[in-house]
Amino acid sequence: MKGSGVTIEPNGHFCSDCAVRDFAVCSSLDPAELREFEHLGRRVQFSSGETVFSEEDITTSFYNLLEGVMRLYKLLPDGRRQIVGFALPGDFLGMNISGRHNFSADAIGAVTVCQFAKLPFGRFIEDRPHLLRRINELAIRELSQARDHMVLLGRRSADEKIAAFLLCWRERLVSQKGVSDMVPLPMSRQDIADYLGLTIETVSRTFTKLERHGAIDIVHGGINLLDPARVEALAAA
Amino acid sequence: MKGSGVTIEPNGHFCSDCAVRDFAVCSSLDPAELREFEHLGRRVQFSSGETVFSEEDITTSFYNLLEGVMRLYKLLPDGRRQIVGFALPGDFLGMNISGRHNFSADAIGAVTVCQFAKLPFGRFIEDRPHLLRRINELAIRELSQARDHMVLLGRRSADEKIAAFLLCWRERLVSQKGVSDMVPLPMSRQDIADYLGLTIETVSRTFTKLERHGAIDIVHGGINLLDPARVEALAAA
DNA sequence: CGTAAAATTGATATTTCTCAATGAGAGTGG
DNA sequence: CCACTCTCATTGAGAAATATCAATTTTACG
Repeated sequence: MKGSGVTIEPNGHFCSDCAVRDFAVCSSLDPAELREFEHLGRRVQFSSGETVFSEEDITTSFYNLLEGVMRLYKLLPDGRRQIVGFALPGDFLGMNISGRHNFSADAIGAVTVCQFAKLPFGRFIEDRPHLLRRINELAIRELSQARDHMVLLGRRSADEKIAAFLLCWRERLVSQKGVSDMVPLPMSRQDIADYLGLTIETVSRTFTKLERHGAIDIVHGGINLLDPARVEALAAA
Repeated sequence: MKGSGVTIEPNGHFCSDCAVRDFAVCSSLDPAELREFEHLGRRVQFSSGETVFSEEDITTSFYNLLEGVMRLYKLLPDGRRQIVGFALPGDFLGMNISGRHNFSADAIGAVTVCQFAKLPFGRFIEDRPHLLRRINELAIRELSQARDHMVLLGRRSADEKIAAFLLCWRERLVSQKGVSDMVPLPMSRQDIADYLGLTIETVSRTFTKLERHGAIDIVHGGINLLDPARVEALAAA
């Protein structure tokens, strides 16, 4: 589903009371800078399934995810899909070298982003090394996550992939919703399969298996970790 | 094999005639900066199989690879290994958020690195945003490569993995040795297997299959691409 | 409610792995 | 210089994991 998103009326939105203010890329800006920065971004909403940008599109904007979840993925010519990550509020998207996006991004459920036109954003960074440093920090963190995910994709069994995914996703949600054994899974089974390098059937069977073994409870819209220690053991570190 | 490497006598080495001067991280420095920079790095050699740094080690240095090839990898507790990349001259290693390396790095054959102590290097960057920008550029490029590799690991068959690997490795060597259908493979079959998420037997069998089909020729220390177009077709984009 | 999409489950097929044996090349010491 | 040994690579046979195909079941949504 390709849609262009809906720009929200600009009034009434201030960076200073933005939900992701403290951990997004803009956390490196001081109040004065923030007021200037405010004019660069505009809030745009996307509804479930809409594509925010596509691989190979020329990059015209960067995006700061404010609300919701996005799937970031690459397609092979024959349609096989690999989800390279899920984005959560505070994630910064769109950096690249080639001038083109190197993956596609869809909204999973309703999404709000703060969109920055590439050129003014680039100019703003120009003489603000602390912002650049912050962007670099985020890139390096992502790189580390990407490497962890390579280990999962290349060297873990289906059971381990599922267990590790549940724990890792739970961990990422801590900063959003606090610690909990209830792990909401807004993405579809197919999304999970394409993230873990499995088929939808294997994902489903593995969830069922974990449930039968009493490690988890499959609930509407997510998973309840009945025995987190057991799931951790299954994840093999 | 863990070894500490051998520092070469500092005389006689100038950044200005460094082999990787034009495409490494230091390409962003002007001649005056370069003279200052020169004092920060020291050349260190490692012999085949030596470990330059290990995952979870506290990061005390950054490394600029000058000569040779390195394997970058992560281990699971039970010994399974995933190679997350091969480093070539000009690659910059050691950036991280946590203060610890997030992968290990071994020399494949003899290796020379330019080693920078973390603190002085950090101070040098401090007021040189162009160097930071260059580092950021390298990180973003690596991130893009990492995502491509996720697609390979998660969604490609053994045949496609091998074909894609040969082409991708050849492509990376272009900047070192120019275009050629002869693709040197300094790493072992086990390394290739651990990079592609396969076993050594599958790698071996797949090479043999490609050779029987006339697509490649297995030669000592590498592969000869007899029919590059065919290999490209096998790689499925 | 009724229809479509998503998820689950089962039966079977295929790929890749595992285990085991053999072969080839590099370095060593007699 | 040659046998020896060690490591690495190749090959084969059988096993295991996961994919594929097909049928339900469940959930979502108009």
